[in-house]
Amino acid sequence: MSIRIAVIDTDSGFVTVLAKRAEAAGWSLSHSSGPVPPRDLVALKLNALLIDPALLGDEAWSYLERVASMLPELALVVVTGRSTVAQRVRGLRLGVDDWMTKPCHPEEAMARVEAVSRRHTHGRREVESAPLTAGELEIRPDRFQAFVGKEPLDLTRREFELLYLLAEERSQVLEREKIYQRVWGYAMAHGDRSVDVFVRKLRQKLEKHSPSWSYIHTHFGIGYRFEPEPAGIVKEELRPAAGPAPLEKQADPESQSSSQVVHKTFTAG
Amino acid sequence: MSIRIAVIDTDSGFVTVLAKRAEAAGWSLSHSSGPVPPRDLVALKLNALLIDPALLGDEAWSYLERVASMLPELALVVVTGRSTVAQRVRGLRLGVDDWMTKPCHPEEAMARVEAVSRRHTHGRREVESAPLTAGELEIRPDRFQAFVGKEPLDLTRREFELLYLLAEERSQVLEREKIYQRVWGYAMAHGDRSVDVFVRKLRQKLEKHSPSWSYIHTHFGIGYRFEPEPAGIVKEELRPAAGPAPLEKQADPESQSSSQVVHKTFTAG
DNA sequence: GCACTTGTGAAAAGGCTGTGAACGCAGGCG
DNA sequence: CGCCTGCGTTCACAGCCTTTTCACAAGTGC
Repeated sequence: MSIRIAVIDTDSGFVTVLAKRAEAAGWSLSHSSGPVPPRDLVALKLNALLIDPALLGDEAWSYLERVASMLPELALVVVTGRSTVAQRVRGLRLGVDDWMTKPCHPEEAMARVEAVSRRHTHGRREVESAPLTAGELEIRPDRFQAFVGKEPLDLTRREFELLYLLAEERSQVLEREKIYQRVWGYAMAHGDRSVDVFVRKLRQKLEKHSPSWSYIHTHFGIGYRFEPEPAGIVKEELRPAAGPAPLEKQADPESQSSSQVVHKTFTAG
Repeated sequence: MSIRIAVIDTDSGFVTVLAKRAEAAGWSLSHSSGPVPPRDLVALKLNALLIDPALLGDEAWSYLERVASMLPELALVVVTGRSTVAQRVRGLRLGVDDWMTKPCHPEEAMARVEAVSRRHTHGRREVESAPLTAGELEIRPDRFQAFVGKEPLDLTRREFELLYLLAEERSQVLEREKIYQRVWGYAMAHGDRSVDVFVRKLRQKLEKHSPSWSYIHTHFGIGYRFEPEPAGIVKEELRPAAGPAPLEKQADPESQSSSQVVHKTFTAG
């Protein structure tokens, strides 16, 4: 499995030598002599970013901070000339993952990038191809699709990834920010409603194919939780009058007619 | 959230200085002058392990490799004297996460340990997900909710956070200002009664689901204290007449009827 | 008894989510 | 080349839930 890195540096000697080794190792390397907007970095799907903050001038710290906060999953490595302990500490605390001093041996740079990106992918995608089952649902990563019986839900890529993430963390409450971070790959902007919109789309498709189950539960002020539950398990207290509801009727399709679906909201839970 | 580290090194000067800073930062640090079997490391539940391989002699590489492969979730940091590029590369490829050269500033060592362990916990489950138990109560941060048996208390986000804070500091008296500061995140305005109101809501929900226990105690003029206590341990002096209350009746739902709940108040000491 | 603190219920304010629809962008197709 | 279609994003708004605020009752300490 190869590593994708980008180098932001004006030191052509260093870059050239590194590029040579990177190619030999089968890595993909892109290079820039000036700052790259974090948004564009997303598209590159990098494992690591090497950067010499010297060329950023006054913007250096803020740029590093921006990159680190927007792309927490990206390994951020500084390679620069002389620096003080205070600078290194500041950088590392800010989100930089490793700080190397030039001149530095390209092989060591490679090894450090490996070490830093190893941590990443470690916990991540590995068991990914295992299908999940939840209620009537079967989620198959190999098809990027979910099924009820043999009927596909016709999920788009994002819809699938959201559903898969939620299902993977079954019965955990996931905060919107975390969800966004893990599905979209970068930090959620304040006021972004994308997660909500996709949850709605998912719920529509789930409801359509598996109307007697509810899967995604809202936790007000926090986020969402995935938990397949047969519909109709409404608490007795909330029922009009009747004594303890007879267990014989488990689901009550009538009460949840097609016209209006009500999603039970869990407070803070 | 504090970090747990262990240092394997014979350089007492370095260890001492580091231990001092670690303590100041609220980290927990254990120290050894010789190799520690990987098995024992597991029990320490470390975030990171600092090690000077010099003291391991010929065993150094194999030991590092063993630790790295047996505890892939542990951040492994080498801090040692002079080394060659080849050694550093070998170590990093072997599973070492960072390699520092002595003499090295303890602050930088701390920052590097932080950086390395940040990567870890990042993708992995947050440390804060450890559930708390108190009386009949189970507080589960992963669900932002508290349970009695399997019944959720239906706490809102703030209610949960307040309860969690109190429970975390069990049997400590917390001042209103401190509580507000930690739950709301900013300083409490003079005359703000929010904390009181939320305590009432919590007490209502606790009372409803776990009527035979009392959890939140008022300290007049100060604040609140969390301490699960079985109900019915009312001081004899306060009882009308009867001698020592027979233990047979632990709770007396009638005397604490729904209309009026009495909270015992502790006076400022 | 007086000054102050805390408990309580309810109203007001504020914020969050569900929802439908418009917008922009890209790829496919005529 | 332009149109169409599918997808992701953004917006506005309604409705509901939560939080804050307020006034008053009850309790505490001097």
